[in-house]
Amino acid sequence: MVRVRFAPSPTGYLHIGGARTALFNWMYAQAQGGRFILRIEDTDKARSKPEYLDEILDSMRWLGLNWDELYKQSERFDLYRQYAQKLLDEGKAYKDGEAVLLKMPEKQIKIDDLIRDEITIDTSQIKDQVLLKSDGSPAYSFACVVDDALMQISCVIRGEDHISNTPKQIVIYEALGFNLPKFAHLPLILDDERARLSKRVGAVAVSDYRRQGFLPEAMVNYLMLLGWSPGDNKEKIGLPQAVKKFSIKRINKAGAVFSMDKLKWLNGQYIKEMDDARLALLVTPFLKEKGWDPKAAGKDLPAGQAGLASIIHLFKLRMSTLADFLDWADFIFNDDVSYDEDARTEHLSKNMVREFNLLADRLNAGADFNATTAEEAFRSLVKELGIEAGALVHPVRVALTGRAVGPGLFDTMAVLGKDRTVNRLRCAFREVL
RNA sequence: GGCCCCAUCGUCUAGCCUGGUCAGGACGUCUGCUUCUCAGGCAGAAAACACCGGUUCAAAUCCGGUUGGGGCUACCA
Repeated sequence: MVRVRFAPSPTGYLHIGGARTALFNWMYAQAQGGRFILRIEDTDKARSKPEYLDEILDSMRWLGLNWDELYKQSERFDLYRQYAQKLLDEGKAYKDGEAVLLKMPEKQIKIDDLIRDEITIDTSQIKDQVLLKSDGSPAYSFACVVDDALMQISCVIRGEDHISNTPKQIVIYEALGFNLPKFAHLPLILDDERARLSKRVGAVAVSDYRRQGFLPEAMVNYLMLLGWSPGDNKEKIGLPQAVKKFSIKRINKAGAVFSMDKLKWLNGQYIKEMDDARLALLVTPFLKEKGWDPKAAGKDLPAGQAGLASIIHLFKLRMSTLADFLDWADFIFNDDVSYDEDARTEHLSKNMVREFNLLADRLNAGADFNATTAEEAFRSLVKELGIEAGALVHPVRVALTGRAVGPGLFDTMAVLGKDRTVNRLRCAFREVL
């Protein structure tokens, strides 16, 4: 029975490196029909915080990495003390003050790593290891070995930064008479400088990405591609498919640089393919946080199309994160339109009061107001005035949205509704006059 | 410093195990087409086997070394 574990320490938020380690463990368990265990390594009472634990659990759930068993090391101190006493009794460990240290035997340790093959280390490089600290709490390696053995972990999959801990731990396994698990050391996720990803380069917590509007499926998809590939030139791959193709042997040895560009692209792919209604649901919390009323959105649209989903449909192809919607749709939720200076200079510096008023009159006069009727009114006016459509389209877009870029002009008008469209056209040059 | 790990386009990678295809795909970049703008879509371009030596008829692929990068070196996990 395959049993793997992810063992975060609640001394900080769930890091994307940690999330990827959890993901590979999870995928391996799924692929092998095994169990995925979550073990909270909260032996450092001073640094462990309940809010970090909540955040880690929350992020794990958000990513869809459900666990089969959950343990906390802080509830197992008796166990560690018991095994330390055993080593003391057998003369394999000794006391130094209140602390218990393991005697390091002189020997060659061979790690059989699933990803890197054999790694050999001479223990003469390693000091005697602290098993129990002076305050009675277990040291990391000791608690880790006792737990991995007792929890019958069959394969320890963790970051490459743990390679040098492995020989120390193997010595502990041997001293305790436990069977060794298999080991697999994952390459690290690197920053632009090829150093281990750290806070100074921006967001590292899974919750940060969630807040920025990344989708869990995109996050998981991107993370699994860092150091692993399904091997079929597919970039977009869901968890079930990935599990089918997953193999530890195919994990790379070299570190992988994190690319925000590719993550955004992938997230955009998921957004693009998601249906409007579901997207509307996901965007809603972002609107609320901004103080915008999701129900007010698109109320001016023709019956049947009214609602947030129709608006999202307009911006979907332009969004790479859920939060991008906020920038695009600002002009819909705010009547006090903020103008992009460059756009204004380029498209509204020429006085077009006459054209704008004529257009406003035509739009106002029509019985039905929707994208089609707005376009008909617009086209016929442009024809009568004998000007290029573009000469009026761009200024009008800036007047309505504050920006020179955006969805089709007539869809934009429909979303705003007749009254607001007409109003903004009439007010556009007010400051100038 | 010592020990350990690693090395294909700028980035993520396929290919390496079982030497022999113009070294394939994706992100990003650039160009063209579509178009009221942007985005999207479509078509295309530039872009890599770190270096040296060995084995071999033949090396990205096997071996050794060099260089470069990373990790660890806590009574933190």
